[in-house]
Amino acid sequence: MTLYEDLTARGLIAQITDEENIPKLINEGKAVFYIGFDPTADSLHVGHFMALCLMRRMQQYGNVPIALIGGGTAMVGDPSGRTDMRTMMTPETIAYNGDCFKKQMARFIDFSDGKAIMDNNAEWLMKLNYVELLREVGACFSVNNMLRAECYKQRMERGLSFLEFNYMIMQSYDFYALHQKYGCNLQCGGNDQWSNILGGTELIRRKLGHDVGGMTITLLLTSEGKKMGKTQSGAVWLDPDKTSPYDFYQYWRNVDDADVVNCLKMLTFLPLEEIAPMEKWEGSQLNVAKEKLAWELTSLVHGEEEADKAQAAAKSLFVGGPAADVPTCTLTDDDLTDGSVDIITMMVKAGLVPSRSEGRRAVQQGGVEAAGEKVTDIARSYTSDELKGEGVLVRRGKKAFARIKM
RNA sequence: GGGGGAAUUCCCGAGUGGCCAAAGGGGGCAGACUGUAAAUCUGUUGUCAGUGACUUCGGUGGUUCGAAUCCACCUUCCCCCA
Repeated sequence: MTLYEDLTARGLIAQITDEENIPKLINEGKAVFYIGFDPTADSLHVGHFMALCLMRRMQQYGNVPIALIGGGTAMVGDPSGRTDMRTMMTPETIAYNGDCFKKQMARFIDFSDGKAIMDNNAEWLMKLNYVELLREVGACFSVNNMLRAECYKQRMERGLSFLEFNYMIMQSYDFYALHQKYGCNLQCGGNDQWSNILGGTELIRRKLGHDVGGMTITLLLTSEGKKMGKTQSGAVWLDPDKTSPYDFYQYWRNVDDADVVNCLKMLTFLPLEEIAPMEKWEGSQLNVAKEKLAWELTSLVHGEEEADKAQAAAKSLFVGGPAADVPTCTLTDDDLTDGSVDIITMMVKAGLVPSRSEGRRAVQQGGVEAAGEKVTDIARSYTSDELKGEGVLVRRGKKAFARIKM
């Protein structure tokens, strides 16, 4: 199976600019392709994950990935898929975030011996001179065409600032710059990047007469049409300090039935033959697929050891079994009143509930369990003796756990 | 530059002097049912304390016994005209 066939079979490819040449190019490992990552936060998240995987898949076939940190583009903010303007970020934050990205990427992509390249578009974008740019690049863009671009559609109703309108030009310029600097001949990105990518291929054609390609990845959506990797409390991060391996594991363990197979195909490196039989699974059998998915992804992001730990913790909590790694909260004497702590204080300290009121509610509604017993009294207290050693395992609802000890 | 409109709790959106911690919906959380899924039903959803107190309706002042509601100024956003 060729690389292109594999990518297609996994449902990863959304659009490509050239149906004939691009498959050939990447199958032969001759692509020098780039994907841009704007450092808008101090960690990559699940939304970036597919792009990282794509880079890895492509690299395995000898193609050279360029990870472009958008230090310059982040100064402007991509309006694609946005209904409101991004908050402007300070250059310091952007630089810091960029460094964080770099460290995380090295886990997925092999940067040794020139097998991959990392660059930052601040290098060239920040030096641009306005009038020069207008004459050199601005002349190649038609405002009429730009306004027709899908990525601006939504914003045409809500309002779009000139600042953001220029994002497409900056991204196009990146492609142009990378093409000249590294011979970059392909740009990849999420499907929402399609118009920005076309801007680049068009610019290069006009300026240099060279043909370069673009390829977009299917956006991973849940069966309900939401972006995968978003939860109520925000994004699912790849940084273990922002989303613990356990929570990361749980996120995937809990995906909707309808999404499991898709996720396995698009996100994991499991061979398709292994995934194929799972398409026919249904009912509780899918739980096996979910476990597989969760383990595979956790191991990709955090390593096998962490994946094993997360899985063991999940199994012991949900299925029963030996007590394993759960988030632990250690109390000190200061947390005690008269030698004991009440259940609500314990939950707040462990971060199981955001406020005492919610803690009280959780207990009153019968959603709290401590040391295997349902807690019904909001005044229930635990003495320091009870908390010594193994401590007390507190459970709020079905899925939130913490071990509390002294 | 001229004219008009808006800003409400996580989101959308009612509320136009006391009965407002603020309708309704969404979302979240919990319970029941289950498969750590979905759907459904029930409860709950500012904080701290159990008859209560405190903070909240873009910001700052003011009117009033009393303001999310009235007045002034400011900030931000949208729409129309140029």
